[in-house]
Amino acid sequence: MKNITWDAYQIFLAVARHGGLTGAAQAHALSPATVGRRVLDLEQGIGRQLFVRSQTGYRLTADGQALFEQLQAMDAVVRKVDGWRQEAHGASVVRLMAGTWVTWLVCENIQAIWSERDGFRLDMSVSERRATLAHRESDIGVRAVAPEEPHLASRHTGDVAYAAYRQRNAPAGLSSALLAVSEEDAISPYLRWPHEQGEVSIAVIVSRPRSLLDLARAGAGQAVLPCFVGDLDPGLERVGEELKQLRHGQWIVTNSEDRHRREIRTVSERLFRLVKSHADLFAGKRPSRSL
Amino acid sequence: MKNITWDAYQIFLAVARHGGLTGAAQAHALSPATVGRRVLDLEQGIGRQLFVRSQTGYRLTADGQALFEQLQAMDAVVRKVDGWRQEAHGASVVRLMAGTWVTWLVCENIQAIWSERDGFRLDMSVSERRATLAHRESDIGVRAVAPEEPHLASRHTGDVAYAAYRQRNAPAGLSSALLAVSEEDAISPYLRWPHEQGEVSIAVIVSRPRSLLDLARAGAGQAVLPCFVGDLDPGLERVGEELKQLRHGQWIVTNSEDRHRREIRTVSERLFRLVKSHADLFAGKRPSRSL
DNA sequence: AGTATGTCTTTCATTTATGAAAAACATAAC
DNA sequence: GTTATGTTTTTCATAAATGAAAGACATACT
Repeated sequence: MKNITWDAYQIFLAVARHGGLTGAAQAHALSPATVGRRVLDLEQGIGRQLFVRSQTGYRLTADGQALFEQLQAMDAVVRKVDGWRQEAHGASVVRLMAGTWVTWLVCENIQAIWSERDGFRLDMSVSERRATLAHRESDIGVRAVAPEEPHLASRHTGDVAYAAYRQRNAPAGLSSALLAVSEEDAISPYLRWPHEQGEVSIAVIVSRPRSLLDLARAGAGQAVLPCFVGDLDPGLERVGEELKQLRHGQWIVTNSEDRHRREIRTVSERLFRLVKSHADLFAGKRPSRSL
Repeated sequence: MKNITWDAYQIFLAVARHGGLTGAAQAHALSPATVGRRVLDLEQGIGRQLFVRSQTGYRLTADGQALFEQLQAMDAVVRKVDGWRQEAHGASVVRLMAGTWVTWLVCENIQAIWSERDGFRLDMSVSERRATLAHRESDIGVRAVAPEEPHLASRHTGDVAYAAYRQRNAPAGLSSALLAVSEEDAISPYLRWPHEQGEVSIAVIVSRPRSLLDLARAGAGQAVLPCFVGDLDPGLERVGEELKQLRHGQWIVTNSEDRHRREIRTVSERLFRLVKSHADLFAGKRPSRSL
């Protein structure tokens, strides 16, 4: 019986979990080619077929399923060891500051930003006003303006577009009134906009922008939202065209002192990739509603 | 936190077990150079020193010990998977876990438990503590207490008695000091007993109970041993009567999931008969010295 | 029907890991 | 003391594993 190295099991588990080579490869910072070869070697070593291959991915055979279940226990041990490892590291924290909607996007895609395996905690906080990275209150910020401060490093992620949204297939005669955030909380231009449309009445006023989404979905009226939020929500539809005057750029900003810290680089890079992968949605190009 | 590949743990385990690079390297068909580098990488990745290096070998640090113990469970899973792998080749594995002395008895009477004609392999491992039986993943265990776990089936085999033994016909004035296992390894009551006899001095301390027998036979002092061990050894004789406070029952335990497997039933039954046939010896009734 | 997207697989240059041998070093034996 | 043995560590040429890119092939979308 051939000797099988343990990382073969590790890779097998990843493929089984992700249902394919590409996902598993990304998760382990390997190429699909390598993962495919390793799985092949494992099957060869065990002498049974573990997966049925198709163009759409890998699916477990009965034998594969049996192995998969046994290896769960192995993974559990590793998770426990990971916990033990973190004890020493003093469990560092990465503080991420962003607006309501980027925070929302991150929460919806948290697995793309952070996993339990990471050796750090994620501390997300919402701030509508310009993120105050200056005083090192957060490690990574998302901003609507390019930073002038010399000690801040930034990466441009593209544009953010806005439009008005209302409940999809709303009954005729549904309120066309606007939903708004109270004037003293309306700092960003898109939140001030409803207050500047003199002739249209404002139906409901809330203190948190997040509530606008819930209200619009419930049919309370029209809300101005970033397109990547509105277009992603199957319960909403646009009213009119993009509000071009609200469009702005977006930057991911890090304090250049701490930028070298590995976990900060990691989160920053993942965040960048996440936003980039939604770039079209951010820019208001019409929806592909796959989240 | 760096990602650590599982084979790093595998290599760590090998080094810890063999106490050095060369042994571990041979066991895994690697070169000492490679093993050394991998261990270095692992320590780097974990951020703690795992071994103290010397020209004579590698010894675990406290951190290393902690990791070592956690990884035992990982190794257990692999052994189980190995068993599963062999099923394909027709040859399955029966894993038997028992204490030092039952294991010894089985080894002395291996032909009563297993022969080459049997279509399975026997995987025996020694464990003094009871708790490990649960996650060490063995098929058959021998315990000193009746299991409470509902998924374990058990058969009572009788009582086990203990007494002190020394070299037979020892020269007068031979050391009457006690032989003991180091206190941190002394889990079972009979191993703790020497440490609890305040007035008598302990002559030699070893880490493995098995060594007690060799020491006593060599005339190093008195050792507390199960009667079925001491009475069976022609080179030993009892000192005093049975130590009644150490007497306990004994159960053969099988996981009720796998209990139906034929080879497990077979081994379990043979083991039961073997122990039963030595029942008088186990119980401390005076020796019939036929092995 | 045709296009686009996402997957796996293959190929080949490159990077990485590895082993053999020598060196350095303790310990044990004499 | 001195030698011998067994260990770890270093060095460097070699072998093995890897990734990037291109190809092949289904599936989903328009």
